[in-house]
Amino acid sequence: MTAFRADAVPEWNGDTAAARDLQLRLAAEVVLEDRLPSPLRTVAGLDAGFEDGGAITRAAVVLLDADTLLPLESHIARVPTRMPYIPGLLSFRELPALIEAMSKMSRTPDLVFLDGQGIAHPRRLGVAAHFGVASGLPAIGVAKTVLTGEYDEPGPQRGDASPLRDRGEDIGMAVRSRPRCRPLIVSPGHRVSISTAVELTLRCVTRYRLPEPTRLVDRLASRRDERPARRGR
DNA sequence: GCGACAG
DNA sequence: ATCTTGTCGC
Repeated sequence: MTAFRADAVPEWNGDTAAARDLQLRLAAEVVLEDRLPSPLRTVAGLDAGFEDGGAITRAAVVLLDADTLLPLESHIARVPTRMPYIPGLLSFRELPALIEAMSKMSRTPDLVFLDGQGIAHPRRLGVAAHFGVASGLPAIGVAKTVLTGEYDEPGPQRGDASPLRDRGEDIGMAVRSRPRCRPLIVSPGHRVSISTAVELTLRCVTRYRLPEPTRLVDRLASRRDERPARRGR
């Protein structure tokens, strides 16, 4: 199975200053050049949701055929939630569960899509970049809203995009995946360039705003199906 | 000090 | 993210 760098995913001890410091060091290891398998054979979607009022983090992973976009296998992992949501430190909260879900895979994906930012982050280490450096796998962050940076409204056509800039740097792109839909915020996680991240994301979009990998995995991680049935009042 | 703030 | 029904609009 995929091996993860233990030093990149520390136990949460409440030290936010130390967490931010680690982000700065890991961000320096992010590779923004295209270093991914070609041709791409499989892509995965990885995401986390919560149960029991947030006490349990439920992570899910879905592996899809890169050409047909049909799911090949999927897994779910449940782990006790160890830390609260703190803007900018999302990855420290979700990575333990995400790694647990990844450990159940029968094979390693060529590329992983995550729900959230890649380098489009205050310290350039959103959850997709953190996951990428911790796993060594190519990764892309696809977020539904911005965390950091500004962009001009992209054109109305599918594929129209405009750069996301922050402090004079290009950190991602606002991409129109579907007409009349709010743009997706796409940024490199690891081993992929900004342009390729956009290209691959669009390649995975079918008839919905979200690309298939994150759309499918979101249903497994957050949808209310196989969750403890509620009592009717 | 004030406002912003992925999921 | 999650709590939650229906409703308006393409």
